Amino acid sequence: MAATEISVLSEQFTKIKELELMPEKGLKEEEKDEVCREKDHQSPSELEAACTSGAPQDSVLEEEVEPVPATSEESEKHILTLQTVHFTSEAVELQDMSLLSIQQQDGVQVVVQQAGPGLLWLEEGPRQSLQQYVAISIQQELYSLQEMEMLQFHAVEENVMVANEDSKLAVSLAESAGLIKEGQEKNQLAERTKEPLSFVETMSGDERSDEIVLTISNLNGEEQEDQPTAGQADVEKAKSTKNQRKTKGAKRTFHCDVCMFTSSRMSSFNRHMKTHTNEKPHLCHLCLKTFRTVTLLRNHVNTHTGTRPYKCNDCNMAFVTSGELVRHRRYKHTHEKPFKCSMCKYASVEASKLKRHVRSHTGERPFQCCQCSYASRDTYKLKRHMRTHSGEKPYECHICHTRFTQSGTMKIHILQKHSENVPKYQCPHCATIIARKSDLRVHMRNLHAYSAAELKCRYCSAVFHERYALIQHQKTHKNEKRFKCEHCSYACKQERHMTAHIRTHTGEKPFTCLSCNKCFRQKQLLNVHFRKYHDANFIPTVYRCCKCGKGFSRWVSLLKSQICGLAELGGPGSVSLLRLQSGCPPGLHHPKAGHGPEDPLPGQLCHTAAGTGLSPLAA
DNA sequence: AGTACCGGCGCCCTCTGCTGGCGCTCC
DNA sequence: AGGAGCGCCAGCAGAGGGCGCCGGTACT
Repeated sequence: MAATEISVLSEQFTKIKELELMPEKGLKEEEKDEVCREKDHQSPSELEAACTSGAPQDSVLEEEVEPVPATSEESEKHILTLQTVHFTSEAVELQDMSLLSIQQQDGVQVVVQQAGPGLLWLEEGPRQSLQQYVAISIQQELYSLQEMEMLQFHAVEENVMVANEDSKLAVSLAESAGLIKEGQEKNQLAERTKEPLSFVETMSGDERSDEIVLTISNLNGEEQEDQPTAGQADVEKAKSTKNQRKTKGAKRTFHCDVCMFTSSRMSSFNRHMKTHTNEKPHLCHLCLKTFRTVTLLRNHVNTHTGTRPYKCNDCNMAFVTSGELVRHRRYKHTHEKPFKCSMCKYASVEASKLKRHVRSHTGERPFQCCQCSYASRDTYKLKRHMRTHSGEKPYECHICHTRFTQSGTMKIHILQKHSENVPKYQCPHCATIIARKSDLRVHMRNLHAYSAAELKCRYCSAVFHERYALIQHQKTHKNEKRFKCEHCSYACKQERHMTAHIRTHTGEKPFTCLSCNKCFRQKQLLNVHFRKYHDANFIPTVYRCCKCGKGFSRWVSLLKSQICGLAELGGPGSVSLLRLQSGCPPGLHHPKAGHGPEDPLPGQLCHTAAGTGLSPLAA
């Protein structure tokens, strides 16, 4: 009978369930240290070991065990319906497995029986609908069925030797479940397990009770969607048993060998491992792009269709998940900020933002640049900083094609260089207008900041504490004839002029001609003398009246002659373009204009000529 | 198994502010 | 002619906002 059943099992349940090594439901139960109850067991007499009727007491069971009626359909499918029970360590003496009696519940006696090497059954009497409580012991450890199946499966994957060991366990399990007979059936199952044919898996059953449906499946059956391929060797290695075996007394964790990911749940681990595979079985029918999971495919298809089911009522934004919508509403509409900084008034929508903010208080800089001493408080700043090493300038002005390292810099560039109505910043303390706010701040700092030290005027005794006030004051000294002669009424604006003037009183003539030993009060006079009398190449400038043609050696002489016009005949190049208001024709050049500290700049009113009615021409 | 919900992480963005080179003006 | 001063400008970093995506958990 059992031999027939196992055969049917292999055929049927291969199609029932795709490979999912450990369903979440099963692992949830596993975490509760549950013991599974077998349903529709034939009879204790058919089991390899003898049974003694009994039931656990309330003190043993955390959850009341409700007998699940066996249906004929389930019997035909050979579903082993397991029900979770919980027992304490006091209830089961695991160190002595030969035969243990467990406390009673509702008159049903449960026994713990060692069913072959390392295999332990918890079992109640046949009068209780043939239900059993099942646990498995390997090397004096207690395993739930879920753990057993996982251990077996991964042992099969890892190597033949372990597979053989675990196949025995699987055989024992099957035998103990009354599904196969000793002998030939055992060999059949062992062969399947070696190949790797058989494993035990769980399926969630009736949700009303805390059930697990045990099935037996065939790994070599149909092509299974999630079955590893040859190209996934690294991933399969990551699933190796050594990473996942339970350590005694500790909760098992699954470590990914490809990355740092760990998980205490196999379903999560399996889901994660899929992220390392190149397997993308889910095809988008619109663009033929493939995806790892159905969810990713669905999200992708939504980008084609624009499907974002969660729409914001206050704006036109929409999101894929409700959580994204809630977060969006907090940012944009409700401004609810649940995460508050204990050191300042900062509050944020997300915890990660608060975490980042706190680093500004602690000074923590976890992200170190590998090329310099810089370290940043978040990954983006480090990435942005790395552009200073690589020279990358990802932002390009679409008008002049200048490239920039940061988008903000480019934005300012476009605003200042290529935009009209550029905003300007008026200094609140003076009339200065500055293009950038930051530069206005520099201006304020340099010119309007209070100076504790006294700032003294260069020309008088005035004292200020602000540079701008000092500069404004010193400008009042401009054009002031501050230098007054002690010997006469002469006054001038520059000290060097006064020095030359004083020599007219003292008779001092410090500049001597090397050719004729004649002395001069000013160096400029000596130069004129030398050119005129000792330089053979010297050609004197002649100023000629454009109307009468009379020539003058000096510009002033021409003006003083009161003739009607100005003319330049030869001499060095001119700078300013001047015209007599009295009707001198255009084109007359003032040869010296623009030279000397008191001469006018090009296009400006010539001080000398202005007194005679000269006005500027268009520059 | 599928899905919703939630938290966390990462990425990209903007705004802001400081710095130093450059060119012009003034003296 | 040359130095000083100052606005202009690009480079760069600090701080924070906003959103996509992933993994864990609970529920159905």
